[in-house]
Amino acid sequence: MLEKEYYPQKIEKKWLEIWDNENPYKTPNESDKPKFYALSMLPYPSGKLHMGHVRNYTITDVIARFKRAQGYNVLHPMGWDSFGLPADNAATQHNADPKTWTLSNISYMKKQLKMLGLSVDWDREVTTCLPDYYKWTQWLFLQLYKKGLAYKKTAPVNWCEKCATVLANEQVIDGKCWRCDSEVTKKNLSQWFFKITEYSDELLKDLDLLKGWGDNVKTMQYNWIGKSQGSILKFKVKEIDGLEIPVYTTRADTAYGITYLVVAPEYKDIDKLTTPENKAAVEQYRSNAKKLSEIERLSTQRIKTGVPLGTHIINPFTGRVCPIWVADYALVDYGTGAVMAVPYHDERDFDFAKKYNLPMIQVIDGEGFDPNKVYVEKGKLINSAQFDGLDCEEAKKQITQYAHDNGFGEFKTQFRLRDWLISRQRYWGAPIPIVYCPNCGEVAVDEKDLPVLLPTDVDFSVKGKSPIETSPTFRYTTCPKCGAKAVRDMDTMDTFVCSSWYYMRYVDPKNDKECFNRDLINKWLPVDQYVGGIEHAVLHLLYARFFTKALRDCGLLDFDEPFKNLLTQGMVLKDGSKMSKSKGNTVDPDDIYRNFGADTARLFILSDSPPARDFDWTDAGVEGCYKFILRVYRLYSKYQDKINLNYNFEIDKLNKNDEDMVRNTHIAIKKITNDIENEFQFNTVISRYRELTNSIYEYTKDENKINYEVLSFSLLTLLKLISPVCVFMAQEIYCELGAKNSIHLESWPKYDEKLAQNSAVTLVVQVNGKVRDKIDVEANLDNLELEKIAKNSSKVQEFIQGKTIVKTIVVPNKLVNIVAK
RNA sequence: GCCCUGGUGGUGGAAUCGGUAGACACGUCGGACUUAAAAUCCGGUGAGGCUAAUAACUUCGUGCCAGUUCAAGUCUGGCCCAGGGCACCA
Repeated sequence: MLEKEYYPQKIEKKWLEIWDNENPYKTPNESDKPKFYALSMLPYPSGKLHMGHVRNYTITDVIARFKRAQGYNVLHPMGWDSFGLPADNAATQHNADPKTWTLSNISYMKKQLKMLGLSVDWDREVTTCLPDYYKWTQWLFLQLYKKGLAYKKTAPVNWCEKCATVLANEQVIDGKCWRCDSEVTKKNLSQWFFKITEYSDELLKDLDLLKGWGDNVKTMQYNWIGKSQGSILKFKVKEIDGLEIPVYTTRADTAYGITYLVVAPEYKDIDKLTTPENKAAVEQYRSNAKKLSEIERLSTQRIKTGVPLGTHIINPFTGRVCPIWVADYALVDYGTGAVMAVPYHDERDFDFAKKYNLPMIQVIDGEGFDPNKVYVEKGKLINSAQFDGLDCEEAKKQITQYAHDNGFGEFKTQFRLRDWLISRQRYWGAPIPIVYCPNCGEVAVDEKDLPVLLPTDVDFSVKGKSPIETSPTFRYTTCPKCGAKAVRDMDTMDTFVCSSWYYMRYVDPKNDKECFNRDLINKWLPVDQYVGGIEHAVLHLLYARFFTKALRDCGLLDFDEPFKNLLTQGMVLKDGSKMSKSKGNTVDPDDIYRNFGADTARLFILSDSPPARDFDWTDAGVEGCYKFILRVYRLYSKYQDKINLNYNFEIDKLNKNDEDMVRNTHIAIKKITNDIENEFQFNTVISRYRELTNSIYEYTKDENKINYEVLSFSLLTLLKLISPVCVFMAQEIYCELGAKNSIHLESWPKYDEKLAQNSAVTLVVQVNGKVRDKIDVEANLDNLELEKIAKNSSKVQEFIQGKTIVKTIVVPNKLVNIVAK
């Protein structure tokens, strides 16, 4: 029996216990059904769930339930991205053990996730910080290492003082650390990199294959990879025989306008290029440049500085002798680290030339050229010998070709993307499985010796170095090759390495022989629907794509892209601004569960905005959803004795009132199904729930007119339609109505196209495009009849009086427009 | 500067193909029920004009300006604003 009023807390508790024991969403790897892989970005176990999590996991869960009802074998797993800095910090601050801290957070958050009613197969749970997972992270590192995709080099790297570790380029946002927001400086260190640049072209090209990704994410990756087509031109140094300076340029067409050359302060040949007279000034300039942080370098954007080296290059096109300068507007790690300067046709060169009184030569002519201003537009070449008169684009080709033919140039494609720096000077991560042997040098740990376990005998209270270095046991080992005494690499891997392949482990999470079974991974992947935050557009989503391609080339899998469809959900705001602890406008999911139940939380978080847009959390909105749930429930508790699970009626024998109820139900099925299939518009789905509920209330207004077979059909259909969202209430009602199965295992309702429309429609009658009358007519009348009805309208008559009808447009079931002059 | 996304009532938002702009809610106003309140149920609610307040009628209205069309929130061109990304990238 259903109680008169609904008590979500009581009912949700009951079903949670049952589901906890049964794991009803256990997914078999073998099935006759087609597969569907629904994936949420796995959470970092920070301590408590926040509303962003609730939104993310609710969206994926509803998709998973919908697909399950449509007959798919749905994989909907969950795991923990559980290595990472906050655990290290917690350990340092409270002298706690990062593992204990992390695992206790996981256990609390797992409980919160379960309370949300997710249809997750918990038997496939993956925890990246446990040895049975990071063993395979290390193993995959070794595969990339063997393939030459992991390498160590000394380079100026991004350093965050507060986090006491290096950062990947993707983790530096506006010159600041992505995690703690403090300033990033450069440090020269020997570090491990993954050769993501090897895949620059493919990562860029395959964006086109990702039809199920939003343009925003694709453009961000496109910009980040930053492909540019240009030329390398080489310049002989006048003073030093045999020394050449290559430059990268996208404006080879302006080669005749070069008046000086600029090299970056870190340029490799800079010492050779500096004459004794200029040495002091150059040294001074370089050491100043070194001190600048990324932010300062950005802030000096408009005031360009530099000093001459005293040497010159000869422009091979013109024979002109041009001075070489050092200036920090040239970047050492882009192109060749040297830039040819054409002041009239490049803004930066123009500013610099003006400041230091360097000569300018105009080589492009076009409308609006002003000798006092920079001219970056395209035009026709002048002062360029045999290339005069050419268009810029054609000139680029011909000039580069000419340089090529004469041995001082070539075409060159350049990318902005840099290799992925993966070493971290932190404890709580997967140790890098490499040892250093005095005889053999850098040696990979033998695969059979994996995992390289994190040491536990460490001191977290030390400052200024990684706690891992305090372990008396970890450092020393023997060389896998020669058996000599060797030392381990003391760094751990960036957590983004762990999260680059977790979605692969879900297909085979308990496999202790291999990281995943090849047949299983080819069967389940790519992920059919991935859901997560936009903040990972160039971090996780780029790394995961790289990993997939790299593992494919290691022969571990046979697909090119990991995520077929991507839904990036918007942020959860509170009263118009981002939820944050400092603002004190956070909402605790526990409070919502306690006061309204998880169904209300799920319903509300889907209701007010489409998934991709930001969502504003309001207390009034939550209450509105709670009231709606109670309103729905009351219908079932009122009519529970009348509801027939095996309802039966013949549509032809129904009266109009009953037929309309049936039609409204079919319309709801159709619209809800379409709304979910079309971009997951859950906000309109929920509107349809309300519309159908309202129309059932309307139908039951007069008790004497109710056909209980029809009512049963409508109520049972509504229940199934609402079940992916209000999972507990739907289950409770269906069970109490006497159904044997769980409603979550029932199939999705089907609609009849003929019944999924109203029996009567409102015909809009326009005269000259303005609405003049609205007439209720039977559906599906033919055009001639509609035209006749329209012309008979007295209001229409008024407007066409004394005019001639030029044309009549009829849109079936909708509108007639009479054009009269 | 370049790129992406968006701009619709007091608010969140809706509107397959170009075809009733504002679905469904929130808020608000009113009514029923109640001794009263809460809850619930029912109804009004884009702006202006005309009316006596209503009904009826009518004009305007989807960031701005043009255009295409019988018909534009939707298509085309130009602009403005907001959010996000990239940026001394040669």
